[in-house]
Amino acid sequence: MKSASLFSTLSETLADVAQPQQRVSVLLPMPFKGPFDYLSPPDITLNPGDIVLVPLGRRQKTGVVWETSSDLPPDLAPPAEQKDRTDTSRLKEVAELLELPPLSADLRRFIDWVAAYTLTPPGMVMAMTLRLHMHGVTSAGTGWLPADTIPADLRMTPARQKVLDLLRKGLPQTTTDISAATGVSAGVVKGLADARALRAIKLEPECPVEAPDPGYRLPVLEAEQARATTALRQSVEKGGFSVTLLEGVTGSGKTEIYLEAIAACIEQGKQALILLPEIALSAQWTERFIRRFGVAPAIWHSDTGQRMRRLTWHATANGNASVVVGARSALFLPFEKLGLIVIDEEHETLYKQEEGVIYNARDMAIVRARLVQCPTVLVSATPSLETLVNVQSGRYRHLMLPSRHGGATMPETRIIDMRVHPPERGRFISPALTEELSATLARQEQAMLFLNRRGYAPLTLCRACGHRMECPHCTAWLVEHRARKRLCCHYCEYFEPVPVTCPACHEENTLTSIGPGIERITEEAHELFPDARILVMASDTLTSPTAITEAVTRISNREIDLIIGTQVVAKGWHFPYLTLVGIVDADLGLSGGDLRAGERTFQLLHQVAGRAGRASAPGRVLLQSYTPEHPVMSALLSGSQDRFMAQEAMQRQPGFWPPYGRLAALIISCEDAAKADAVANAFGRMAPYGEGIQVLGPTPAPVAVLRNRHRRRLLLRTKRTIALQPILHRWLDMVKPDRNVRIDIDIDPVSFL
DNA sequence: AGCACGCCGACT
DNA sequence: GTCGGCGTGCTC
Repeated sequence: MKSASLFSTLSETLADVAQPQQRVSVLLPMPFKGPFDYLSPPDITLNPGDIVLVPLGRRQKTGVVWETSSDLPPDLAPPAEQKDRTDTSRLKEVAELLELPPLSADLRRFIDWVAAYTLTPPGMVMAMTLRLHMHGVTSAGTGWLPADTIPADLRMTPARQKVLDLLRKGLPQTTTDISAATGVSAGVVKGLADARALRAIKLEPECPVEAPDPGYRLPVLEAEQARATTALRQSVEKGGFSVTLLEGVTGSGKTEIYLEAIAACIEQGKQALILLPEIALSAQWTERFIRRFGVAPAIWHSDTGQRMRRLTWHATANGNASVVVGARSALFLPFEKLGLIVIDEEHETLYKQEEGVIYNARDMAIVRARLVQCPTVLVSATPSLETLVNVQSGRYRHLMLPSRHGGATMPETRIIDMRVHPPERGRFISPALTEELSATLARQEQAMLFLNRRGYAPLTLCRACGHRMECPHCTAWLVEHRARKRLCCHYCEYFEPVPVTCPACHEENTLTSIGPGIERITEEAHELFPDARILVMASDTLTSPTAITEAVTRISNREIDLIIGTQVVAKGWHFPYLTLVGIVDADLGLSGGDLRAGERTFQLLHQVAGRAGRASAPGRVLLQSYTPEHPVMSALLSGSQDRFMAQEAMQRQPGFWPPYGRLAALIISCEDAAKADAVANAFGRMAPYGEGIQVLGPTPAPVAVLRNRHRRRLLLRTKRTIALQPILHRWLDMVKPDRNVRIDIDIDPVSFL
């Protein structure tokens, strides 16, 4: 038949011609605009997601085979660069296909999405997934067994004999195991393998965690809790993308409820990811998890050991780890079958990564959930305005837990007007607060003083000439840490001994400490209550998870009468005997012109207040304030969170501030102030304009010099309907600064420093 | 990001 | 004469 013969001729012709090598794009963990092109080795077919070793210059790098066309929304797509796709002559060949689980399509899309959204090179985002010692890693490691037929000409030595005897027991062992068990060196094993006396076995990577048992210990739920639980379980069982806000005051049992969503996820045979703002403080969380599921979850954070990190990575990739808890970077783990994401304390600003790839883990978690089509739960007692607006518009579902369970009541709140009832000169605890503290201690109950400032005093001043002690590298006062006899910069690592003479006027003993830090409050408390057993909780006194656990245990065992703390005390601790919380400076954090200053102060103080009266004894909260009429104070006083947030919303709406508009910060920094100014002004002149687009600045950053770099800021604000990224791409193309000027782009900034 | 190349200053 | 500073350019 004519067609058949034509076909056969054609196929023969094709076979005769040398097969052209497949061209593949490989994304490298480097700040390039996009993937580099390589040729695949003739004998290997490469697929998107495969992890490969490629030559780069004279080095080798691990990279991931990437598709050429990603399907990003047009708003986010970076301007396409022209590549000559026909000329393959200058391409190098992929060196090796690593035996690692490939990155899934949804993870690749997620990486592209985050890169495009944050205007970060995609390789740098991908690096967050691949940031492990991947060189020469065989996923599994190789185990050895004796070969079926030992070569007859094998030279037997005592060392070789020992190895073979060990392996004849039938258990495959890695080279490391063998040398540990027999004392022979790795060379002996290699020699045996080269002589074909050993057979290689691929070992599954060891699983670092046991399987949680969803039926291990079922919770006892009250009616409202049971309703919320059922709703969440249904979302998980149904699958598909959804976002639910689980809102409830501290002590209302939010954790118990989302643990049930996790149980449902495990029952579905899927994986759950739980994001916590700070994993170092998660010991109590882990305990609760163990009580519910019988075993510990897989934990992911930056300073877990290299080996554990790798095991957890693999367990995530092959689906063996069904629950992973982590800080924000856990979001980039290669989950095999993600079925649920929980974001605890969703309002926390710690979810914002401020260095390297600048992203908000809470927002990106929702993007990832949408791409894998799984439900997400946002959890908070004080949800962010962003989230509340999404609830109002119906994009997020809302589950509300109104009361404290177990009969505990909400604390009673009072404001001490410091203008009317000032403390004594040089003191910071007012008589009214002192009185409450002594009454509480007299009742053998626990009290807490909260001040969000480490050290002894935030400012050291010369009484003779007015000189202020400042950091030589930053625009910041040096904070006195009296215990360590140092003046420290809280923005960089700089410190110096507390000087005796003023460095400006050389007068002796004229330097005075101005304002309180937590150390100074502790000193004052010791004088006021000499018999009280005082414990200080601050990030610089509680440096290890063990120290934290110990502190919490001592408090629970009533070995402590008065807790004095910074931020860390605001975390979800359960202190059953704590009945009084005194907030030393409720106004701290309200100054500074930060968009979210009010919201954040409310969230923080509400959280601290929530530590009081968690068991049966009622709690009281006293706020020391010089601005008692401030909306934040009245909201804390009346507990009318909804009204306060509505007020916040009304303030932001007209100027289309977030969440009613979009915001991006451009931060220009350079060691040379003049250069920084020149570049900032150039951006100012080239500023985009148009309906619903506005640029503010350039202005010096509030911390104008940071680690010797002079910083200038511009703020781009658009209406919600206008995407920032295309505007930023065009804008950035208009100015070409030299290499020592750094430009950082912060999409959706939360910090304005 | 790394890493080489290259062009100028203070040492053997 | 060289060792070594870090400015510039390149990596498919």
